[in-house]
Amino acid sequence: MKKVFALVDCNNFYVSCERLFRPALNGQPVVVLSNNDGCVISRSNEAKAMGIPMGEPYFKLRSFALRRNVHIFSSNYALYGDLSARVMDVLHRMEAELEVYSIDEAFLSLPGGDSWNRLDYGAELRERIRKEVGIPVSIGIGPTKTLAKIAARVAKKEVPAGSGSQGVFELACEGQTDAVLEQTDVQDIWGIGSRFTARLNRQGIYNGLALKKADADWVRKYLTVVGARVVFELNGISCLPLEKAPTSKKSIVTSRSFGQPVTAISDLREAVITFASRAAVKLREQQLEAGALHLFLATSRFGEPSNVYSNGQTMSLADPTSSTPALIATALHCLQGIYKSGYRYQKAGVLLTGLVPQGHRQQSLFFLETAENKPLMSALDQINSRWGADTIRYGVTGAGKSWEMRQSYKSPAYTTNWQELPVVKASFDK
DNA sequence: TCTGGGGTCCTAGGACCC
DNA sequence: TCTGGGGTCCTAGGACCC
Repeated sequence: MKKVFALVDCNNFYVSCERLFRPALNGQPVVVLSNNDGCVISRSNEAKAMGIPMGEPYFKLRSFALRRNVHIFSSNYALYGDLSARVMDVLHRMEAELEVYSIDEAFLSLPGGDSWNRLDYGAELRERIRKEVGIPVSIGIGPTKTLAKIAARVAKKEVPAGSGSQGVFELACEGQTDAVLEQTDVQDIWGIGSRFTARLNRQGIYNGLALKKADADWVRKYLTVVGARVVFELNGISCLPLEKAPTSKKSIVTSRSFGQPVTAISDLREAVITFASRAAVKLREQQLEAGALHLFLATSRFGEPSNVYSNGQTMSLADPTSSTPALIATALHCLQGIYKSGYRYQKAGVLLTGLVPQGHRQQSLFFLETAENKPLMSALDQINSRWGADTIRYGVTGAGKSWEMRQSYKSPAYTTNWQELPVVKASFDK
């Protein structure tokens, strides 16, 4: 039996997470900001209706938001990650063929054919997630992942009468698919970003139906195999399989914009040490070791021309490692190499590459096990996991934190931190 | 004053080898 | 003065995603 794809997509996910603990915000305009309270990354329908664009910098929005009573949140990834896991858990229990695609999306593989009603099944999934977790989702169904994505967009907006229940939509036949594709701008299709959109528009291709019928050789040449796959998928030929097993990471990044510009190398050192420590923890969580470390720093992209500098340096590690002190030392060495005084730095980060599974490495001739601090790292991780992140950390990460990011509107970690559990009276707040 | 962070894949071009 | 061709591997940069 031929399979079809379903995409389960959480509606306005971060906003929905915040509303779960502040039900009075239902029906109100709400937005969630990126790290550093930089720009808008999630909007309630009411905020969308007000014309607040995705990605809008918060400083441009502030006075409008105040005037129009838009509720603002800093992002709270502990909360979103936990609720995401609960949604995925419901899906896991309902459906074996599952790919967790992102924090708020999952693909399912469902039996095709006319013998059963996928719309009813989708409605049941939706209801289960609403009841057990409280997050609203939309579900799109189609013969390929790309078409399932497009179906989910339709489900999220408005389902044409008679072709799906609330929040669930299926692209079942060619005529219906073409009608929807004609109404879909190319930039709204999965895999078509701003550059590809510009190239397509120059060719007179503006909607999904035109892209579906585009000349294959032209697409292959100017949009690479990536674009060619999109065209196949629009034609109902599946090129993107369901990836059930999560693949092992190929790189790990820890980077931040600073809450305020940083000039002193001493402050940069603190930041870099913090990033390297955090990256080391992520590495050990994944049971990986890094073969190389890349440090980068940059001034603001929007600042005055006299303050433009960005640079990075990569160093390979003699032996792959996940040891915090080894990674800190390497990062600091890179910093020494690229730091230039006189600039106001806005961002820095540590990128780990050449990742290999723990213990599967090739050891160099001069490898010293004692340099690894294995038992120490494992003790540190256990204590921090039991008592909270940063219970124990390297003293050199500093206490001043002049560079720390802004988070002026952060909600409590309701579900992952006992200290931030709402007290009983708060749960009766209106 | 204030514009995110963390990923993947693809391609072109250089280094290097025989 | 003339100065191959084909293959692989690596990396930087571009493009995309959420």
